[in-house]
Amino acid sequence: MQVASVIVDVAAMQTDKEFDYIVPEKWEGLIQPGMRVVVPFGPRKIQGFVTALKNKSNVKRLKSIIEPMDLLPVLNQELLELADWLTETTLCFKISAYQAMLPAAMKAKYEKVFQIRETAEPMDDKLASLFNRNGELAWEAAAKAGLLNSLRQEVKENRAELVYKVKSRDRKKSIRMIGLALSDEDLGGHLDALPANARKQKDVLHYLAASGSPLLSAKEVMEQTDTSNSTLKSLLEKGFIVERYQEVYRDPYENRQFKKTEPLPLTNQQQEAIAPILGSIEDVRHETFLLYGVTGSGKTEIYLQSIQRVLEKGKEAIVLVPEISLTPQMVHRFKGRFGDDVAVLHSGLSTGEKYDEWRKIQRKEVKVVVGARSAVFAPFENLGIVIIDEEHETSYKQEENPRYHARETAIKRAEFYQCPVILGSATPSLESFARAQKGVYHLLTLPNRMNNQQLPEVEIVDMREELRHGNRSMFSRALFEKLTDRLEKGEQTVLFLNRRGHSSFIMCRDCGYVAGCPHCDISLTYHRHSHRMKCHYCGFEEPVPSRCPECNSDHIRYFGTGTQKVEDELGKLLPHARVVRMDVDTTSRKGAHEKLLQQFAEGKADILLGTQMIAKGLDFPNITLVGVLSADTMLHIPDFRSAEKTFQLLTQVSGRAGRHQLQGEVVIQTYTPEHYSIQLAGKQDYDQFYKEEMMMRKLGNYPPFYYLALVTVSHEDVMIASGVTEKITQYIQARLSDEAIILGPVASPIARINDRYRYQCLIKYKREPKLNEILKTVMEHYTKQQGDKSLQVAVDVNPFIMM
DNA sequence: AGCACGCCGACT
DNA sequence: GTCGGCGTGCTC
Repeated sequence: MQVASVIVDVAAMQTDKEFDYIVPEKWEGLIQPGMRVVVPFGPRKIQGFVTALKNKSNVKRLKSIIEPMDLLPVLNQELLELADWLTETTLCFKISAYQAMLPAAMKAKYEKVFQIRETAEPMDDKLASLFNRNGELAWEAAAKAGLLNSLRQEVKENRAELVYKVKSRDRKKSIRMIGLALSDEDLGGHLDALPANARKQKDVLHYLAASGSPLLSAKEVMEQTDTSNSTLKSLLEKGFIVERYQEVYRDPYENRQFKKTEPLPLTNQQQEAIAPILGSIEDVRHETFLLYGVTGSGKTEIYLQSIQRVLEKGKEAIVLVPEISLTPQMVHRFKGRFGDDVAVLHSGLSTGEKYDEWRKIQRKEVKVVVGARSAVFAPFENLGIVIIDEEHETSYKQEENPRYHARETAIKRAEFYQCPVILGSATPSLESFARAQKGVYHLLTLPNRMNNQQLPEVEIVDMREELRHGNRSMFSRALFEKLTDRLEKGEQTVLFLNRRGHSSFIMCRDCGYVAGCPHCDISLTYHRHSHRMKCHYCGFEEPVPSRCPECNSDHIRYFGTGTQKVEDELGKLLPHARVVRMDVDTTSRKGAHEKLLQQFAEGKADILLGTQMIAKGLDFPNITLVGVLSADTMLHIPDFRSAEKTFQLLTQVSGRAGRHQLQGEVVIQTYTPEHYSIQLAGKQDYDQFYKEEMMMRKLGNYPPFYYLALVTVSHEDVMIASGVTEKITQYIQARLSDEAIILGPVASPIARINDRYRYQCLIKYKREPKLNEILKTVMEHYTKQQGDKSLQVAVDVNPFIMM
């Protein structure tokens, strides 16, 4: 007897373990570890993942697997083991780890349906009429109609049954193909056999015969011969033609042409940088490289040529980019060099498109994957390199379970395959640069821009000074002057603003009342489209009050500056300027992002105005001015990384200017010009920033000097939330070494979300081998024993967001 | 997470 | 008497 260990699709602490099932004899040899199966679980039917096969079990009453959902494993042995590692390091459920590795289309959908029993005596007509043609009635529909009781009775009396269905959404797309069922010699005779008025049918047969190919798309044949499906149907019935369904991939880049590119000659500094990488590929040796190169120093060419070498070895490559729809130029470069060998995985694709790209990888039809964070799980089996571009980006950390970091995951996989990892950045994260300094990573440096272009000249403008001179506009005099100058010269400008919407919040000028969310401790954000205020955390929204709810004054004012407001302002000040605005609101539609960029690239706009998303990857020759409207918005958020993020962002945005022949200029507007992150971003001095920031981190006992773990407790009742956090803090404190620093319990920076109070405890530590075990115990204790449904305890190991 | 089972309050 | 509330415990 063969027994399969199965992880079931129930994300809960109590079910986060292997359940044993008998493998039915007919499927012995077929069912393998890494396959999805349908299993009975209590009264239901659910999806599960086979993790192992064995020949006996300690469980007395075993049930059998109902059916396999795959013909081949969807997770190979390496990925199964990687999931174990993910589970242990991020403290997530195993099922969550598996699901993170697979495209969303493979997540099971469940349906509960009442079915009429054919064999039994007919049920009441009125009730029976509610069932559909197939004799089915959805459980949910029945519940809505208040029929559950009568249906329960029907089930009891065997006139109906309740059926649990497991559906996979991994639909393949196929197209209908038709072809001649006859040989050429036979054709003549058969044509004669057709009645004289069957003109259309003859046309089709002639067309098929003339084409010479065994199968043609039915759609195409109908179009070309001007016939309809009924013609094909009669031919099929007569057996003159055959039809086949052929799987096709949904190709999001189908109609795009990619110009083939050849490897470019490398500069001396590029050659020096690439040599150790090629060495590591050659020796089949794992090593992590930190490729530190200023913007425009030619990192991408190094990626491309490293991949080239990997492909020559018959191996595969993964390239991670922050959020790929944001950098269509990047996709173009990879598709241009490696053509059809490239699959692309990013959030802009539909579920079906992602699934198809994933299958291309699984079926080994591609060798290179370019994608966002989750592409790190691409099911390659002969991985030769992993490249993480813009290594410092925080989007590489997933903020929901499993809370993994793509960088650590990539390194883990690369260790398994003994292949290199390249982390590329112009502004490496402090963690990575510190590791490079310690020799954990191999540091490679590209200090100069290609062709030795100058870095842009940066001017830092003190906005307080502007105010003192009576300038209350959002543009400093310097920026405005340069902006008009560019308009005259016909050169392009990028304006960067780190905030979306119109104004960030609404305040009464008389009493200082700020509109806040009634369910969360955060102010509401004003959206001009709808003229409403929205909460970005729980989705609450309400119209803008015309009078202050506190003091009844009508001096309601919008504070903060959003992209919409800047656009309006530009329209007033420079009515002739053509502005393209890019933010979440204008790019949410599919393909909108590329369209807007295209518009700008073709010179149909003078000014590109946008948020974060324009900071990366833009490379247009005509941009000679970059304006940062308010550099400090990020600086004041309560996060130990805020200075680092500010520096990185400013450096990145500045890098957009003057990448080609024309010299670039940057204007940074700020209310805190003396801050080191702004000063050093202005000088583009990463090395100095690294030194200063490392000092701050050392003083604050923050990474990279300490590791962090964050426990967040939430409950409807403040007292319970704080009380439980207090207990947890004590429990942890008692079990860690003296070296560990424990902060808490304190209220979270956002003390309430969705009417739940939030408390947290932050653990700073250097080496605590027992920590994960302790945290696991805490989670187990508070999910099981308390039984308080409202209590939530979440653990984030190496958190990036402290909220 | 679901779902059944089971044990108490208010009703046709 | 029964319907239905949700506390408790299990799912191979």
